[in-house]
Amino acid sequence: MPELPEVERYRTVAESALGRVIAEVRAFDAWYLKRGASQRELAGVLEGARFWRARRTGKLLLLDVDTGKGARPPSDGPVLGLHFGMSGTLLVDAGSATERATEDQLAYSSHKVLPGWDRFALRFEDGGEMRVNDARRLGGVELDPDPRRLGPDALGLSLSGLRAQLGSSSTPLKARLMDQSRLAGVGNLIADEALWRAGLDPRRSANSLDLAQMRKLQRHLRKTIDDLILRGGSHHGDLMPARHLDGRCPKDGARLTRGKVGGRTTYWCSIHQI
DNA sequence: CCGGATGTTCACCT
DNA sequence: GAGGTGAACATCCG
Repeated sequence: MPELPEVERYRTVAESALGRVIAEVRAFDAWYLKRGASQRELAGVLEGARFWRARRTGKLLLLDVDTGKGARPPSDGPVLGLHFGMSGTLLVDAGSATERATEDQLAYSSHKVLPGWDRFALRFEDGGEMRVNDARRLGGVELDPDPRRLGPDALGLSLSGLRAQLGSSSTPLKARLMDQSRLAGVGNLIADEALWRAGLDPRRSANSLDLAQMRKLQRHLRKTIDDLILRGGSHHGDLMPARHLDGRCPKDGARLTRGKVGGRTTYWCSIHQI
């Protein structure tokens, strides 16, 4: 599921966990703990502590920890990083009214949640819990993720910011947009949608845009992400219904082209995306 | 049965 | 170093 819009939703879900004392770390799946994090280490940091802020950079959810010792928020406390891969979901307070409401909002989700797919959970002293459920195990949990790994968040990126991140590379434009170290949060669906809206061929060089095209891309990228957050997910784009063989461009009715760009299946309109 | 799927990382090429 | 490819992860869907 997760591209930026989904993780932004998970961020709001995580806000319902703020301020609650963590009683127990449950790492069901050691493989899910990344970058050397261990159950023991996580328990040492988190048990007895609480989250005081939920942030997001790109597709990475960041939970700032208040250990109650020394370091007052904001700043210099530990940070729990959650990433969700393609099939991860964040749930808070399973079975409660809160979660039922959340799951209603998540009705678009085609992903099932099965108990056997719980990879990581925190139990709170109040009896509630937060858990990451992930069928394919492509997500993960880490402590103090390195912020330099990700470029600036795609949401709200300025024109000059976009130009800087596209740089002088001759890499295909779409591949550059999806490079998380350059621009954080754009995945396969958002990239196709934004390029389709902006009328740009995903294969053209990232460095080949003139100022007008750059401006157009920046505007459409921002609007696309805004729209998809409002519509409830990255697969609610206007291009989405046409993403199949024999699909037709919703703008001009032309047959869409399907190919691989940046290693991912890509759909584009050969008429108006130039 | 086979291929592909919203993501990331890594080994291995060119 | 820059890019590209394919594999791996585990499950569902057409």
